[in-house]
Amino acid sequence: MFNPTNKPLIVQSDSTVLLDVHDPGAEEARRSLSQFAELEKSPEHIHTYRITNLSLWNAAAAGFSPEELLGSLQDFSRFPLPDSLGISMKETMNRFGALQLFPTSEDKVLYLGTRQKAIYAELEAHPRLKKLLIPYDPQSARGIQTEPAVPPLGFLVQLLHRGTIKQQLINLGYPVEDMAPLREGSPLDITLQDRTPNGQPFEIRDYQTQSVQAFLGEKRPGTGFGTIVLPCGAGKTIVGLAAMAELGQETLILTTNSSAVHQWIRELREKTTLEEDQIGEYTGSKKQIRPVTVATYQILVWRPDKESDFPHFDLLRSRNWGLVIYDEVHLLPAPMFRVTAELQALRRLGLTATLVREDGLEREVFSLVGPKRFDIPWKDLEGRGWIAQAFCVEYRCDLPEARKIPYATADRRQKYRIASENPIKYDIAEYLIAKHRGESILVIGQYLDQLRTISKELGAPLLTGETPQTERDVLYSKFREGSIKVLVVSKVANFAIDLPDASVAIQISGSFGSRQEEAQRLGRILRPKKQHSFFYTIISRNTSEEEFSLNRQKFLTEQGYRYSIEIWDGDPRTDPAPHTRSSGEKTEA
DNA sequence: TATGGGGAAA
DNA sequence: AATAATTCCCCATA
Repeated sequence: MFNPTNKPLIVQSDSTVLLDVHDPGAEEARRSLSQFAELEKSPEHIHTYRITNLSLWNAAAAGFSPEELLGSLQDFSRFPLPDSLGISMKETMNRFGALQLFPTSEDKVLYLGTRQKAIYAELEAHPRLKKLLIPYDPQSARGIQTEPAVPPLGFLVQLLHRGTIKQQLINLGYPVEDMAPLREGSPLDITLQDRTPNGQPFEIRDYQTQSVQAFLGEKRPGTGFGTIVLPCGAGKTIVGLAAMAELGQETLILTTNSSAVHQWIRELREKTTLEEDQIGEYTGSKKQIRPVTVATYQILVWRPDKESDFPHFDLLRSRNWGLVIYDEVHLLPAPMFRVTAELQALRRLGLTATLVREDGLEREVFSLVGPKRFDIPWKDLEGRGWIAQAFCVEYRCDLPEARKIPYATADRRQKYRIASENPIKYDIAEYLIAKHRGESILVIGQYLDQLRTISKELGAPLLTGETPQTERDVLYSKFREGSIKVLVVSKVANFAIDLPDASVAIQISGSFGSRQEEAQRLGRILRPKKQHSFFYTIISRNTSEEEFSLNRQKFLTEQGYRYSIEIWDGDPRTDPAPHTRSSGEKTEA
């Protein structure tokens, strides 16, 4: 390492922070930075983070003070911090909680209070908001709480508008601190088992307990709703189960697809004292509504046509739920926001590996589900052996001469396809498979044609969306027991949580740079069985694939995965003088 | 009860 | 900004 300064950060006045990944203090700085900044770019040497309003509000909701954050920036910063940054960070963070919601003596009315005249005036003048806000007259009979005293300036708000108002205010730049009480649901007797059915002792991990405590907050005002952020494989389901057990109320669990529904039901049966008839499945094929019900988002947002209502929204009101769990809350479909806005009196627990949404609706999640209550650095979990240490390597290879002309003359979308289907990728895949002989390997791709070809070349079975469930089960079990070592899979790998463990994944093509997809694939595939896992991405050099690969990697680096870039100059096993250039950290074990 | 097709979504 | 593939829902058939 050159220039060891232990000052890995360069903090700039435009709210970006550059991280020198080669600095010995880089890991520690990253850990601190990720609590209040978002990763934007992550090429080999310098990573760019951005301090956003939302990242600061999450930090504020978690109890960080601006002074603390500035202090840690200062500690790692190579140059003095820009004054303007400190001022704007303080200003932004102080806006969280500048407006607070409280109960009143009336059942259906809340009090939105502030200590700041300017904010009061701004809301009073706001064309859309003022319709929802009733100026509070201290002479009126309507009682606001005096113990502890609420801020003197404020409005009355219909309970009905609780969500809408929070949504609109966050867009104005005022994330509301919601101190109004939540509704208690019907009681439910549920305890975690201390052994799994096959006699294994089952213990909840400390960070899972901490997550639950941070979420429930001993039922203090302003707690009982929010999001827990844990890496894939860290046991988010257990957090959900533990929250249910701690709370002891009827619960509705919402997930992304039907295999996730089945997974939750399996876990509920295995790890809690609930009886089978207390657990319901509400999906396309079954419509059970029971004290604990697991449903897909899709069934809730389904409607016969664009004009109709959502016929399954009734599920949300059909029982007196004490808790709604939003699994993979970063994938919450947009129409669910509307209904979530109406459910502000329910306890809401979001579970996710990332707060980033591809559609940029992070603020909706913040205002309607709730702020981040807990996360744990990926590094900590890795260090304690809860999740595998994963290495990401990107291989870059040239297009074959014969395809360079077709590439140059193709239109934009064909370019990407030609780059993706570069046949040299097959050589690299073969090389990597040989290198990891004996391990369970997944080859993942985007195009069925390409996958069929490589499946034939490698003599490895192919699994796609068309593969019927019975055939999948056969492939899964063979892969699990090891009689199949290499499995070629399409996008099914993104969703199939029943896919068995693998320790090596080779991605030969991917979709348009979705960060989530990348993380999902990696997280789902690389379970903590082994100490080390490898995730290879193969892309064509000097093609449009390079742009997308950058975006994809953002997320991985943010999560703390390290990756390196290898240039492919032919198979190093047969090439007498391989000059493979490598950058980033070495990954060879 | 299973299977296949159409439409929508992210 | 965009592709292709997948999955989910419901409904119609047998």
